[in-house]
Amino acid sequence: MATLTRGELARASGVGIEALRYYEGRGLVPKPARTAANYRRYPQDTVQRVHFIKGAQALGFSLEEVAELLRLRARPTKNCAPVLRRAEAKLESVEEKLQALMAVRAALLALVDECSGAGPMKNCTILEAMDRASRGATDRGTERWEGLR
Amino acid sequence: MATLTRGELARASGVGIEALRYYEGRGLVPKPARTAANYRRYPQDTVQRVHFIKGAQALGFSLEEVAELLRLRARPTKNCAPVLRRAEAKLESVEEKLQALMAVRAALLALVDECSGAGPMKNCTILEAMDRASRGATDRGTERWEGLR
DNA sequence: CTTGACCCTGTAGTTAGATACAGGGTCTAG
DNA sequence: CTAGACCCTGTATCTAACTACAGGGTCAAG
Repeated sequence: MATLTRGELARASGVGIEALRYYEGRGLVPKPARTAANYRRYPQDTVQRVHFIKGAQALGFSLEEVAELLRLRARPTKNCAPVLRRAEAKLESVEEKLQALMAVRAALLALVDECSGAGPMKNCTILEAMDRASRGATDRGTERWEGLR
Repeated sequence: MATLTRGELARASGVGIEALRYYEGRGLVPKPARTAANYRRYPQDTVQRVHFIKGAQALGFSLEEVAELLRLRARPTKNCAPVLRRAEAKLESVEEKLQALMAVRAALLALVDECSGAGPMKNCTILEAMDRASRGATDRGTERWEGLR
């Protein structure tokens, strides 16, 4: 058979069967042909397309952004500079998240180092640091940390 | 006045007024006394408690985990080892997220370096890498990246 | 011809951490 | 006494990327 059912495509591309319907709704996978009984029949190359989606996601692109990349990819003779631009922008946002996470790591490391774990709760330097943290080394940490998503 | 209204507490502690009701529902802030007109009256030290919540959040603790820390803190004569354990565990999970993010950064960096942006879309090495990414250097990247939250 | 695996649609639920709104009551300055 | 600022509750909405479910139809083996 040259075509795949939804379940076959799910198995072949390693995603959940429901995710495929979701991708179709989001326009990430083109609406496939249907059989007389209204079953989806996917062409083989849809496997590759789903791989692309997972690959771009693994690089930190949201499905919205993946859709944009797919639109760019759809015009193969155009220059690929827009793709490069998006990759650079994503790299930059990843760098920012790294900075934020490293600040958190540094703060946690300092606290863990400083606390013996032997004293009573009321003298705990870790708890004290949390009390102070609204204005501290990891300031606006919440904002930055939230930004990690 | 020795007590604060909800709006005053929100301003004093730098959170949204609705967040306070949310925290109360989650048990992070104790239910305050009420006036005859059913208005909340917070004792001054609630400001400190909200600071603690924001501080712990900034270090990467979820509200669920913050609640646990608050329960630990509530018994001031007990040993603070459990707090240290939780900080160490959080540090470890932050390290893992860092590893994942650094792998993503490395992959993006390699792609951005390799692509001139001058060629046509159909030869784009970035797009090709995404096609291959279900089994690549950033493998199971989705899982790891999702894990960043 | 029945059983079980698969497929269809539409809708609702999940996670986390809030934020927003509707429809009321209260309080205070002028 | 009234305008506007504040407070109350309960419920809905948001983001992202799915996942689950109900209630039905289809198909292939035995």
